[in-house]
Amino acid sequence: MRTQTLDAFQVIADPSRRQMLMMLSKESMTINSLADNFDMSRPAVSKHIKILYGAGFISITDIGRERHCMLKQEGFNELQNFINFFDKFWLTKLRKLETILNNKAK
Amino acid sequence: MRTQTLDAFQVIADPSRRQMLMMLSKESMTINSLADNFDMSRPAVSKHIKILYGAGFISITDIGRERHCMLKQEGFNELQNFINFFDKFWLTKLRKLETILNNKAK
DNA sequence: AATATATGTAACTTTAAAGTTACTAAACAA
DNA sequence: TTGTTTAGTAACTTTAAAGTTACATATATT
Repeated sequence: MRTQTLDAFQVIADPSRRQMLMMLSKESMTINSLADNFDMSRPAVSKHIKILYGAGFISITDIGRERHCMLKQEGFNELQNFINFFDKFWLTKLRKLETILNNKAK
Repeated sequence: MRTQTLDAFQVIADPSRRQMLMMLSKESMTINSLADNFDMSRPAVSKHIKILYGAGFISITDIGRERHCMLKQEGFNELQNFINFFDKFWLTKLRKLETILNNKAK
C-alpha cells in the first residue's frame, strides 16, 4: 500500500475506509479496536488510518501507546462541494421542466 | 483499462471522469467532442464513458454514428446518501455542543 | 462505389493501491 | 528488568485501473 497522500475522492473509493468512517461516526476508536472489525492485518488498517488522517477525514489523539481516532469534518468538504454542485444541477433541471409544463398548461 | 463495472465511489475517484461529469452538466456531448478536451486517446475516453454509463451517471442516445451523452441522476444517489449521512452526523454534533454551552450559561 | 467519420474492441504495458510478513519502538505491567 | 501490548515501518507481491496502438464496424458523404 502506498502511503502517499490521496485526494478525498480516492480516499472514499475504498470500501474498507468508508466502513471505518461509518464506525467512527458511532464512537472514537483505536487502531486495534478498528482492526478487530476487519478481515485484514493490523498494519493494513494502520495504513488506511494514515490515509484517512492525511486527507483530513480523522484526527488522532495519542493516549499512552494508544491512538484514538475520531472523525474530522475537513476531509468531507470537497465531497460535499461536488455533490452540492450536482444537486443544484438536478434542481435547476427540475425547475426548467416545471416551467415547460406550466407553459403548456396555459 | 478494465471495463468491469465500478461502484459509484470508484467511478468518481478518477479526475478525468469527474471532469467529464462537470462538462456534461453544461451540455450533452458526443464521445469525440469530449475527447477533444482531454489529453488522452479517444479510446481511453470511450472507456471512461462506458464506465460512467455502467454506473448510471450518464445516459446515451445514439444519433446516426454519434453517441450523445447526458447526465443521469441515478449514479449520484449512492454518493448523496453517503454525504447526507455525515452531514447529519456533523449537524447532530453541533446541536450537542450547543446544548452543552446552553447548560453552562445557566 | 469509394472515402471519410464516429465509435467500439482486443491485446498489451505500466503503475500504484492494497495487501502480506517480519521487524522495530515505545509504553505499560509484573 | 523482563515481558506484553499498541502501533509504525520496510520490503515485498499481487492485482487491476488507466493508458496505449492497431484494427474492426457502422454510418455518412461524394
